Amino acid sequence: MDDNDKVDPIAGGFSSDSTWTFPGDYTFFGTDGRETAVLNDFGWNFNPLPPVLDRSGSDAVGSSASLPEVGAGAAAAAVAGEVRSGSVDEAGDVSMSSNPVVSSSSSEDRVESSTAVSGGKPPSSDRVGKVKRKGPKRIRQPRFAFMTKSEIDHLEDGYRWRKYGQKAVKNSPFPRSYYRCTNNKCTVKKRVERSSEDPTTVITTYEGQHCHHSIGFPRGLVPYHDQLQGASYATRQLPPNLLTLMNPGVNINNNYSRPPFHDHMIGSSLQPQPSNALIGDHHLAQPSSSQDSHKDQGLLGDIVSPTMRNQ
DNA sequence: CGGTTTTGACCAGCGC
DNA sequence: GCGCTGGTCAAAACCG
Ligand SMILES: [Zn+2]
Repeated sequence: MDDNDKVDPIAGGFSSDSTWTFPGDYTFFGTDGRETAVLNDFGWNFNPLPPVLDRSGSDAVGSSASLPEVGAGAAAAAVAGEVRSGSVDEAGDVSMSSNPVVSSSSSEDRVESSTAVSGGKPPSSDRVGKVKRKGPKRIRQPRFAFMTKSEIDHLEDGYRWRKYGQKAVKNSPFPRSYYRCTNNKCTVKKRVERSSEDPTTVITTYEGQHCHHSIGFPRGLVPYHDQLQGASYATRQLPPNLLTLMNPGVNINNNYSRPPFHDHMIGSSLQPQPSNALIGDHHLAQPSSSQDSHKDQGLLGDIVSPTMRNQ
């Protein structure tokens, strides 16, 4: 009933400015490609050409599979927008910021210590007792949040999503939508919500990696935008050696997937596991310049500053 | 007719 | 121990 009725202590969160900071210590390493690695690990290939893949021990998602690394993602990102520096914390948090011009950093994090593990339907008499409580606990995969400036809540990223829930966010008049990949075997989930202070900013949080190639996508930062109108991108994806997937034994040759860069990406963040309560989605934002000439229509745009957290 | 969205209810973790 | 919040499911409604 009353979801956003009462403001909780987290009030300082989003309502501070348009900038966010990281709670822990992050290591800045400029565009070394770490953030890219994370992106790649996530399945977002900014760069189709992987000349640099020499990551042996993937430490990104230490779950049960080695993530592939494409490397060079930063470059692509830079091309797409202006990714400049990235920060990674010991836990593996990677954050990228592009413009230091940000107004200031307000320490904030999305409080998400809770693990959202299960919680769906109860076998009660009313509801068909069908609670598929599969494992005792659900493993939360790293989350990758993208901040995009768009009026559209649902940005097309080339994948088909099915909305499975919507909840009101505390502190925000805007509700949060929960989407899940329509693929049967794909467990990727997506959360879309609007910033409470900046209704123009949409925060899309991806969780998990797709085990299948995306189907067609708008137009975004494709390195070879010369011919990506038809199925070119599909053909020119990255070599099979960089794509691996998070599933053991499953090797996808091409997973050209990219985040939903719509008009203007402000920031993104990736979170691996919530060990502490300070882990949440941190997004860096701040456009500085920018003339938004194009309007948001669901396509890739300029990335301002992506942030990711990965363990 | 199928798929998707909508909406309410419910669960599990965490806080207090 | 209770309450809160976030997260999920499932039935119905909606749409093509
Ligand atoms: Zn998928």
